[in-house]
Amino acid sequence: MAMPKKTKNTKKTSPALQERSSRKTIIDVAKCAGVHWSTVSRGLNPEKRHLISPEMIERVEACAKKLGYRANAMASALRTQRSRTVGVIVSNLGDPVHPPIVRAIEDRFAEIGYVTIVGNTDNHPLRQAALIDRFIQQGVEGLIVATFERNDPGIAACVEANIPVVAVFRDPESEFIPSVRVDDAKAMELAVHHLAECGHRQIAHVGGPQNVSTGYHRYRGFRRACKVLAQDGVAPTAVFGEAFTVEEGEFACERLLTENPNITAIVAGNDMLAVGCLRHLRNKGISCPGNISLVGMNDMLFMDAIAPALTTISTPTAELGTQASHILIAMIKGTPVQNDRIVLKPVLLARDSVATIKLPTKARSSGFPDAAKGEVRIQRRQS
Amino acid sequence: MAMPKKTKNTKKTSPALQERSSRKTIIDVAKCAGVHWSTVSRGLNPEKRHLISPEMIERVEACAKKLGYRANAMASALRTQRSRTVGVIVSNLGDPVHPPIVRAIEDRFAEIGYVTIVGNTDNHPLRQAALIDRFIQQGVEGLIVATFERNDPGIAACVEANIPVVAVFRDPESEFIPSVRVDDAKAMELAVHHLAECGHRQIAHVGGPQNVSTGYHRYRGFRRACKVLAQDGVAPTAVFGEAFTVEEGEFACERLLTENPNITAIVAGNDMLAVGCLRHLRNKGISCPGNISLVGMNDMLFMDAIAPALTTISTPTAELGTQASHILIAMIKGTPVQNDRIVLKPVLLARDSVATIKLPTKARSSGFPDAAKGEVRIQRRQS
DNA sequence: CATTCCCGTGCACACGTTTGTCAAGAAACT
DNA sequence: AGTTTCTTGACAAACGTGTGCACGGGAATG
Repeated sequence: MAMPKKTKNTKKTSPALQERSSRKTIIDVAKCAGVHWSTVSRGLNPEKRHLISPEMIERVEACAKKLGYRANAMASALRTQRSRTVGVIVSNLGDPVHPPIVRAIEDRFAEIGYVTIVGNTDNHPLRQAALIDRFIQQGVEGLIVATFERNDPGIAACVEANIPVVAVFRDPESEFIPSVRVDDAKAMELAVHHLAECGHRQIAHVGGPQNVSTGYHRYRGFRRACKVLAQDGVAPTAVFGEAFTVEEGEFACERLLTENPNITAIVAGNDMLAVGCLRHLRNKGISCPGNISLVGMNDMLFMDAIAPALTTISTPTAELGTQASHILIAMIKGTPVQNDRIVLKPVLLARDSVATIKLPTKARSSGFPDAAKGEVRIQRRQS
Repeated sequence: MAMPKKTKNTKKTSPALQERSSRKTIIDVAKCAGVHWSTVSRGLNPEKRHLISPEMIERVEACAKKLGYRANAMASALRTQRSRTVGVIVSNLGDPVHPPIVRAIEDRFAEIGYVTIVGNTDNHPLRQAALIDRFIQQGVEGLIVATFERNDPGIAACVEANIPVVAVFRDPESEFIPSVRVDDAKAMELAVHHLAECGHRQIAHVGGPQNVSTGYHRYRGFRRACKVLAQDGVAPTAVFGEAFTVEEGEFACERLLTENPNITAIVAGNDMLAVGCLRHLRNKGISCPGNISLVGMNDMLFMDAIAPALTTISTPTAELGTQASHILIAMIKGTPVQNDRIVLKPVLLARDSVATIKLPTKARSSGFPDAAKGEVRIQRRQS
């Protein structure tokens, strides 16, 4: 019998109401200053402060500080219909791609006095829908969503509720909402060209789910790059994981190698899948990059410290969050946004997981476009 | 001149008010169902639903669904003084220790219909104070804080505001608030004993800031363990970083090795510092574990994938978040909490960053306590 | 001195909900 | 039939703040 001991004495009638009674209101401040509370309201509000005489402002502020007055954000929000709150929805905070994005968003909104509420969907459409619903109910002024699938029905719910939304990371390719993403296709092209320049011809893709833009465009970029290089003998192969996880990468890599034992390089859909590939290769005693080269994507934390240091495509995650925040802030303010379809440029970080293959000179011929300035950066380990 | 184009037509008078006018209220539902709005309120509230006839409930719910009614959480919160909101404060979401904690908290509170707001302090006391203030103002029903220093003055602000707080990860050792942490001292003892069993005698500590419980207790645990083993010739040394970062680990390791070139093993204050040590060792061409062994702490993501796979002490981060949530939920409900000082057990994960040193047999003598069951787990890499 | 104007302050209503109270009606009992 | 009990729904008062409007007084002007 887990019977509450002390709570029994609090009367049945709305315990919360008297519990919080210590909190000072605008009326307490007014009483202290000997003025009407509307004067206090104006004196404490920077936008209306000019209506009040300076000495009155000082008196009000002194009383407010003395009483430890804190404005009740709920009451204010109810009155003004502005909650100073934004929502961020990710699939899983435990995935290292997301925290930097959320962090950047929180920073941007903290600067303008907004608080950030977060939610995880684990890629369940129902959880996403429930989350959006809950956040709107909570009164968020805007939403930044990193989980939209292509043509996601959740978007309709948001525009119907007339609430600003911007998609980040994954681009639902909806005409109704802005988006901020990295050029996923371009990223895979960088990877394929890099491998081709290193002499690889049998290149495979370990991709992610195709129902989200990241997985889809990375695969398309991979195919496009392979097609461009087809004359040089580059032949594409692809397998897909059900999710962007280490485990799925491991399984997918196993399937890939049993069906195509002759490939020399893998372009993974992201670093999680790449780490999965690495794990499978290690388990099978296959050397990377000795036998098989590997390229990841996103440059998650510590990808330069794993063995071998992973060659990967850097995604400016913090910048994604910042740009998305800028757009959302503009939407909330009602300012027209100039560019509501932002695509950031990926950069290839050449580290240790790609080996160079010697080719007969005749095969080294044709037109691999020189990597454009800034698109490739060498980060070989010194040792 | 970035002049708004479309917003100009919305009258100057409180644009927000009419913008959101599409949102349905309880009154709309009442009108639709042809009843008084108080009836709607009760019909939609599970706790008061028994006061209303079943067919009336059905009618109300049908209208609510037809109109797409969503309760206004701000109005509800204002009336009931319960915002269904909790705040989580961490130093930096970008630090891989924190996301699993936040994730677990969000999960627990989502289950009971609460939303979670997050904030980062970057270890600035002022930012922490501002954040706590802002969150209280926002009306959070409770706070979970991972940034409290020992005897943190921020605690006073919370108890003064009469708002439930629980400390997680870092324990401020305050009598006023509950805390959930891992046994940091014990963790370091495990590390030292493990190294001693492997034959190490010149063991050093690369610690973190001593003003937070984690850094402090880990250092104390390290010293205690060394003292116990002093008869066997274990001699402690220690240097400290200014923060738990890779860079600080690198600098600290450099200082350590210039002053004490004869040490054979390092116990790092956490994995970040350990990775920093690793980086310095690599830059200096010192082999790990060949020349120097290394133990980290927390078992952050990918610590098993770096080179060498890091022997470290596992911290059950998700469990920390879950336990803290349980306590906070109990406090919010007014249920007495049975155990408000939870200390979880760390486990040593033996991987590849610790080498075994051959000792003259006479030195292998005395009483290294056998590792208690479950405290040490072997995770050697197979290759 | 009378009039106009402006600045600072007070008043009262509204934001959307929850909930104690109460009246009206039905059912049950004496 | 009269009285009590119970059910059901309506009423209105908050919760704490923002803001349009009105009013009063002092300064400026004719």
